[in-house]
Amino acid sequence: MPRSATDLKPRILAEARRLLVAEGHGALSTRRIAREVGCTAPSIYLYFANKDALVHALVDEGFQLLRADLEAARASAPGHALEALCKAYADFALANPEFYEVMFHLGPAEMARYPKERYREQRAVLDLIGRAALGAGAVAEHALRTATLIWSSLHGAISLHLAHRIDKSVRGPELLADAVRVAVQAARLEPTLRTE
Amino acid sequence: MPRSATDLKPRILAEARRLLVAEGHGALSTRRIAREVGCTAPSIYLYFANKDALVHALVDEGFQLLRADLEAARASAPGHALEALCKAYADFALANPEFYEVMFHLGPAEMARYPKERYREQRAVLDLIGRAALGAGAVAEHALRTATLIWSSLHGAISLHLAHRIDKSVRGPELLADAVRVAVQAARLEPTLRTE
Amino acid sequence: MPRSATDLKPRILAEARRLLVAEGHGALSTRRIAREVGCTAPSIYLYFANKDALVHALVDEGFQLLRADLEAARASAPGHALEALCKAYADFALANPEFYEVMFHLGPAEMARYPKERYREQRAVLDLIGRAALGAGAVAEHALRTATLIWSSLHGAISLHLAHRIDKSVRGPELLADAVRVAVQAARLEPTLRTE
Amino acid sequence: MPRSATDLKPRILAEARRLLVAEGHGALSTRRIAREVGCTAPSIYLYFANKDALVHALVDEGFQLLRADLEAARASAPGHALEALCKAYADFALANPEFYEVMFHLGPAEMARYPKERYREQRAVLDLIGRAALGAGAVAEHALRTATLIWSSLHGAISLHLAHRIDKSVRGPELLADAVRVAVQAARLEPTLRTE
DNA sequence: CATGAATGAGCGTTCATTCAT
DNA sequence: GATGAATGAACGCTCATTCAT
Repeated sequence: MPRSATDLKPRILAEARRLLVAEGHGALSTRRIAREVGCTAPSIYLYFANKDALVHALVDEGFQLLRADLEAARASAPGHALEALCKAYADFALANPEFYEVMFHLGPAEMARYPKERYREQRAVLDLIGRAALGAGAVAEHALRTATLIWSSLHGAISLHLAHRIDKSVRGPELLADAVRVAVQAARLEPTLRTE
Repeated sequence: MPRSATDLKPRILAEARRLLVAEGHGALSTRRIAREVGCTAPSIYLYFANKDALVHALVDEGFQLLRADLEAARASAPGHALEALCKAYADFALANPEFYEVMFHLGPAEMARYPKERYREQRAVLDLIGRAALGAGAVAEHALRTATLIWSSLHGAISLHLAHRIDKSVRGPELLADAVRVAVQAARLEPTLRTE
Repeated sequence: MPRSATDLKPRILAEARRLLVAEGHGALSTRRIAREVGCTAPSIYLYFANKDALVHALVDEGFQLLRADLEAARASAPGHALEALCKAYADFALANPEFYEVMFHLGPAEMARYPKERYREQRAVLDLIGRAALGAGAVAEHALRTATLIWSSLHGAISLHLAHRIDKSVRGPELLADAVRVAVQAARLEPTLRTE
Repeated sequence: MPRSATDLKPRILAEARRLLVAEGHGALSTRRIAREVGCTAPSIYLYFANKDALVHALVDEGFQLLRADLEAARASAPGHALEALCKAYADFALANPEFYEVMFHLGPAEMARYPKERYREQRAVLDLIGRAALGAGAVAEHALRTATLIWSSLHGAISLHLAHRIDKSVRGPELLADAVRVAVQAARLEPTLRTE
């Protein structure tokens, strides 16, 4: 664990995040990061086995932050766990677009094998939503499915927002709030929907 | 306006489309297109100012395809326009995942300046949804907002599906169907939601 | 087939040969060749698919030269075919150390897959020696084995000579002549040796 | 002079030797040695001026091993010293192919300045062969020359064998045995040959 | 005695692009 | 209208080596 005055590792990660959201996944190169951070490209390999490992570190970091936010939200709003969770999820995405991008937009091709950890973290987030959905009226047998639906509802609004695809006249935050509302309704309505 | 039988432009576009669909945005290179088309890389520059222009042409094509699908769907299901539209949208995304990716996932930096056309097409899609939502109970004043909400609901499920983020036990098509249902409900419930 | 005024291809090959013998296989790099030739590294890829292909081209060229020399030698000395062949082989090695090195010293690890052509050429050389050995008293059933023995005798002296391993007091050309003599004797003595 | 039980120098050499034998000269890197030994790369520089020095140490070791083998062989077969020597030489090469490679195939450029020691050892090997050749009928005045000829005969078969250049139908061990025989004959016949 | 941090040079290779012909 | 030749920039990565601590 290197601990020099300049402490490159976090700076590399930070720059990688910044590049990722500012210029897209295609602009994320070891040389670019190094140049921006002020070190040489090989120095990155002192802290990460390769570029994939760097990206994975970003993903892991993001999931830890997200889970912490979600758990804090659940704890702080015992009555409206689901709403609080959804709100926290959306807030996380807007506050950390870089993390969100790398966590949920990278396809499997860009994201070389390292799946176990990642899916476990992702699944933990989903389970959090699922448990909250039960408290909001969802049917236990469909908990995972309902949670996924809620998640995808939130993700849709966030994803379009982060890609700047939303019309100026529809304000982002409002859309997000709408999406949270739809997500929560989805949990409540889900039994009804199923019988249709 | 093609003149000779061997006019390269459409063949370049066709090959670019094929490569995009078959191997993704990352595999789109001028050299590969040229090789596959049977011309040389510089020839591409006779018809497209640069690679970005080629990609933009592809994106435009994608939007035209999507619009055509949506309009056909609307025409063929006069009673349930919104449902048909949502279904057609989801079908398009699943049938052309790489097209969808390049149309809706590329950030503004990746997608160099060329915004007018793209946003006009995107807006047309949105208006189609909006009009159908009116027929399904949405409030006229909020048509655009409601349409965006419906769109984002669809997009969320599609996006997660395309990024392989959905748990194996939740089957993709089912989630898509759920998302369509939620989207349609969103239009109907929107007045209610608003009053909450 | 590019045919510019500078005609890079042969110059690349020549420089590769030069580098190989002057500084060893480890110094043979595309960038080094390019620098020395006065072009850029990617230009090499206009003429060779990759570095391996370049090396293979060297090998092929070498075998063609060697075969031409051997066949000329055989034709010009009908009576003493074997001696003439051995002499020509040694002369080729001394005159083209770069070729000889890449043809017979590179191990299979350095020499990525492309074996068919190479082994066919090598075998042709061996067959030439074998046929000449028959004329010098070798037993037909052991032609290949005898040819290989003759070949290895020549190769040993050449290899040590090219690696500068021979004591100054033993003059290279003399050793080579001795080796040729031993090789020719090997053909004659081979039946005797076998009965031992 | 090793002092502590963990003295790195011999362990570095041992690992370097292991790597050389197991994966060849190209796989010898300071980092790999260090990783495998459990120290850091810079530690190697405490015991060796640079990588070349390490390789030279290895080469010296190889020559000592070879000499030990040859002397043991001579001692154990008083009657047929030359045959035993040749056999031992071939056995050493086949048992330590990568050692052999680095000892006898590296050109002078690859093998940076350090010639004195190396040539002395090499010469010692040659003298051993020379003395045995005398016992087998060689002429004293030509001892060195005859020894070199014997050596080159052995080396030729070994070199082709190590480079995988020998046809499958000619079995390696047989060729080696043939080469030994030719080498021994060379000593006996040498006076005759010379008069030709 | 040994390390952690960092470097400069280099590797093979691919890319979009230019330009004279 | 199209090409062959060539380029500059960049890519991920490995190397031997240095040096303050």
